[in-house]
Amino acid sequence: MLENEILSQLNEEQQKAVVTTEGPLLILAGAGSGKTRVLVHRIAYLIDVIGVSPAQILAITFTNKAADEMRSRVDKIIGFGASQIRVSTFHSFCVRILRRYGDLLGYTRSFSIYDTDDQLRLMKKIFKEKQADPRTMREKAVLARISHAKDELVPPEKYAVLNPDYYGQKVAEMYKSYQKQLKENNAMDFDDLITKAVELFEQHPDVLAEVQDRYRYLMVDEYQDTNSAQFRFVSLIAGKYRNLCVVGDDDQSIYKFRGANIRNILGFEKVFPDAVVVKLERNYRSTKNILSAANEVISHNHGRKRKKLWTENPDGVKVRLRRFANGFEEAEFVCGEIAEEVRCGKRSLGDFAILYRTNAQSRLFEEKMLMASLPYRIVGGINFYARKEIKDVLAYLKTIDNAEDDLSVLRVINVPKRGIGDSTISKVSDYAASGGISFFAAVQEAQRIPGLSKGTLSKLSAFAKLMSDLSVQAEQGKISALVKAVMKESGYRDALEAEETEEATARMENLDELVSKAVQYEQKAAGEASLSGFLEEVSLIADIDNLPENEERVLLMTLHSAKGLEFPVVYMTGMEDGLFPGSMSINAENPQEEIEEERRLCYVGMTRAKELLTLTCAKERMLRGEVAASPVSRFVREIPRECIDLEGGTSPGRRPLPAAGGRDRALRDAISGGRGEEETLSFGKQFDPEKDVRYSRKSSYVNPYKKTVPPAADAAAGAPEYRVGDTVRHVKFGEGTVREITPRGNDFFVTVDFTAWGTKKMIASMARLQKV
DNA sequence: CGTAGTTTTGTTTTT
DNA sequence: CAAAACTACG
Repeated sequence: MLENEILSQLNEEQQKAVVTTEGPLLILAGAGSGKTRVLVHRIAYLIDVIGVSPAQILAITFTNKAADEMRSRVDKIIGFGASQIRVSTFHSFCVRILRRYGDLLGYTRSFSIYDTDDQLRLMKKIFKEKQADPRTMREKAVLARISHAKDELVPPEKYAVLNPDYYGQKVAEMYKSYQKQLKENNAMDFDDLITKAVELFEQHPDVLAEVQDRYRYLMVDEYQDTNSAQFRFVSLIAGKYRNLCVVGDDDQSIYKFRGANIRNILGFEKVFPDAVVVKLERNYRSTKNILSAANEVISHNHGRKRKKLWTENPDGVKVRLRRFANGFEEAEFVCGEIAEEVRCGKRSLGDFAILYRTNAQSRLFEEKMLMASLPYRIVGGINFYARKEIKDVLAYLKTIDNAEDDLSVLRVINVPKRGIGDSTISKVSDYAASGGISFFAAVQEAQRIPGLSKGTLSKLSAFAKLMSDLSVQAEQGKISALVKAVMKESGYRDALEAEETEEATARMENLDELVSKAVQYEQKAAGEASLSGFLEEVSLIADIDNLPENEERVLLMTLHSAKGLEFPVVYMTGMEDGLFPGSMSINAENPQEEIEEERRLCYVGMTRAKELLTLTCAKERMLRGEVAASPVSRFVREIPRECIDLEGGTSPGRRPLPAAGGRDRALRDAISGGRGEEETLSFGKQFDPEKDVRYSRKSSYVNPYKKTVPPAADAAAGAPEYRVGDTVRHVKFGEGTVREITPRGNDFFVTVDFTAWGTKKMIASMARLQKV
């Protein structure tokens, strides 16, 4: 590509960012300002104009999705050698280095990667050993402290010095033991991946020099999310050639809880005084109305880089605010509106995103989507790889790959049940500890362990044989074959089959999916495929990474997951003080700081919307089992009145309530911090037997266990095969009698009387009713 | 040793 | 309201 070809598609600031190839560069890229475009074009410019070899370019992102997207966009504009460019996440890039040089730090090539679950199990073990009372000190809290220490590159000894108080000393002790055991298990946790890579560079200058010479041009995306360790890591690599380009937006820093250090971006120019700073403030994504509302909200934060986004886009529709009696009605409104817009052909399902603060909120929406037969996809929640059955099988694989990983061995030794119980395990454990060998090694020489009965002994040796047989398979066959063998030989699959429950069936389907993931991995990695590689991929995958592009489904996800994405229509739900901003941040010791982080999250959410942004909230909400009254979020109140549309009566929503004036007045009061007057103003119905029943009844939504999504409705909607008076069956509601069929566009409305659920009006093509 | 039933406990957000 | 931890029993 020629120089002017590359530059002609960019605005002035973007061009400056692209042509500044040497030395430190800070790109402050506002939401929707075309930052990925700049990075991609900058790579093209480096290669085609400056003549840099693709192999010398390293681009680091936080998610695999972002890495994949960058890679494919680079592929499109660079003819040749694009595959040589290293585009990777922090974590996988570090793993790559550690697999290669980890022996210098005392790890083998096949070290295990521990996720939060594994960490917790290890910490529980340590609590037992130290005889710490989990009531006075919580495992999770200790782990959080350790994680933060690692984010700041503070090792156990230094932690002890820095925290002389009693609690700090205790944590330091645990931290030390935790690191020791990780090492003994030949394992690293997520944070270690970064800190150990830094350690490697610092202790082995020759390795660092090699990496420095290999990657002469560095780019870091989402720079505002880096923690101190990651900053150190990047600075070390860029230390020699100093070609470090970082892209970020301090207003979108939302990962403080995971160690993100906002000083990295605010102080970049202090660390690199010769840094060139480019600001991208032109937004190409949202309408003026959406942008000015978002700008207004974020302007309530202090200590940010001065920046104001602008756009040439049309004014668009005002940001809408809707308040409901409770979460059910909120979900009903959102889903109803989406169904209506899709039905009349104005929008397609893929245009919509429903965002919320906490994963728990997804359930209400999920239920309503299911009822409306709207195809949807949920991002996040329980990660596929975090499911019990998957983790069990993975623990087998980890044991095969890394027999020193006691934690994994302990996880599987009695799963499925083999009659190896606690007392046996602790005897073997003691023996291993006294001999300084791994748990699995102790199992292998169980005959030397005193106090084990003959029966127990044979159970242990059967397990040892199983694992060694599987190890042989691992040497020879393909990964997918090994995964299958593990499920079969271990008896895991048979045990599930024997259960004959619906849940067990769902689990088996998940196991099948794991096998196909293994096949996918084999295809992707081709000759490079290895068991360690597969396990690594599995550990470092985020739910968002698997999101199919352009899928015709409504997307449901947390505000955090939505970062980096955009949608024509966005619903930000649960806009209530106590939920968003969360009570945790309101009641924190430094509420100011925490609420500013929540506000940034709000800003991130708002700037996801291209055309229409709707904020919704409920007056009361079920939270941790209790109903709580919820005032409208302070963030909503920060939006100037003229940017907001409060009335709802004329909207396509099918809600006839409330009486004129009621809602508007109530809403206005609520926004301006009304003194509860709105509680007496009737908002909607006071009592609805059907709703009340639903409120208390245990959710009849079956099987959220498996990631089930209703299949997309057939596009062509012919006349239904049923008539008024027929009995039909619905996936959720069961059987009912058809009362009415009315044509709408090239589709139909069907009203059905369900015995168990009452009368429902739905869209024929989506309800997929079966004539009985 | 294993299981079923009961009590306790905990609450963002995620690589 | 959930999941996890604990307890008592077969």
